[in-house]
Amino acid sequence: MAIRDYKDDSFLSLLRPLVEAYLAFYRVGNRHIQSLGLTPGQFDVIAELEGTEGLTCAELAEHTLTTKGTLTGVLDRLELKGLIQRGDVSGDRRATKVQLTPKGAILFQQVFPVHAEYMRPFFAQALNESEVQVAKQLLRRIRDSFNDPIRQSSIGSQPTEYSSIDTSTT
Amino acid sequence: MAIRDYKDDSFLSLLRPLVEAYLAFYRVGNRHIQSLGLTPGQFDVIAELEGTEGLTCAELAEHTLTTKGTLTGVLDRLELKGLIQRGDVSGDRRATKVQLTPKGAILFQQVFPVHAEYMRPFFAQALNESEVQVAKQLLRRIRDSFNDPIRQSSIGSQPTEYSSIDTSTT
DNA sequence: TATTGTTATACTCTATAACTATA
DNA sequence: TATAGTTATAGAGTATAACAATA
Repeated sequence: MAIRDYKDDSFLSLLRPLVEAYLAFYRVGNRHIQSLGLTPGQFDVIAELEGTEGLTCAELAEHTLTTKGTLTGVLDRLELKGLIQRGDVSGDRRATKVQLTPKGAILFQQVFPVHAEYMRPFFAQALNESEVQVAKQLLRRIRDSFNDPIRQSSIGSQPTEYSSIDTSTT
Repeated sequence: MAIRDYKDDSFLSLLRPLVEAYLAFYRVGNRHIQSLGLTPGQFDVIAELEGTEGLTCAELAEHTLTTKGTLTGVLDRLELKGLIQRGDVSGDRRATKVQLTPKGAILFQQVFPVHAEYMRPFFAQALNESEVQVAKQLLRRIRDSFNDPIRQSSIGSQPTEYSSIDTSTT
């Protein structure tokens, strides 16, 4: 498998701008979320729950891209803060339904618009209306391409020519 | 400050596609980096050091968006793996110059093209050449807007109408 | 047997602040 | 006094695997 000169590869040259745009955005937004006493992971869970009747842990784990084990800890902390509650699922006694409490719902409804309003000028300064439409479309295609499970499995099955290099500690 | 209906705000509707595109990309790339025995933070440091004569800890911390304290731990682990080395800076005996070892340089030179080649089809599947050029330009403008320190300080100085909600544990 | 969620372990990152050795 | 890097601490996310209850 011949490896091209990646510096001249127009597709790969998109990698850095994508990372940089996201990280610049993330850094600003994260600072704001932290000032609310939440972590990004906790905010994610609340945002996913908002507008639903409740989700199971399995559904939440899938949406927030974490494992069940990690999620348990995040939910514990949110429950301690009184922002979510765990309940039964009728029909499956193994499952747990996670819902926002009234306090959690109010928090999101107050916080998200403020957060959105906080972020808006950054986007408005960067792009005009029609450019936003273009950007959205292109970003969605990038997302869909990386979320395509067929491509992932076929590409992912060619590992490690570099495995001659040992990065382990011992 | 009147808060618009954010669901109809075309600027804010860009927020979700940006996050989703990045996360989809990140998830795929991260899985690949992990298979090399590195964490994202460690890979970042190596990528920053590549092609330099060495950077100080302060420079590295700035580039990788972490604090000095966090960086020390990351560097310790990379040093254990023999991928970086710490040396003196002539002229300032407080400072430390961090460099890739030959092993680290070889790792990057082997790993990055493979990593890039691994990622390329995902982008190529999503966009054609001219769309890539457009996307790059728009993403750079988003990045620059969020990195603009003037805007950040003026915007950031309007905090917490939502601070009536207490998210603390005790 | 398979699935749901929790628990346990071990590691990494994070923010913050105190500390040292220089400057 | 200020800066460069380390150390210390406490919290939070991560991957993995074992586990109990249920399906």
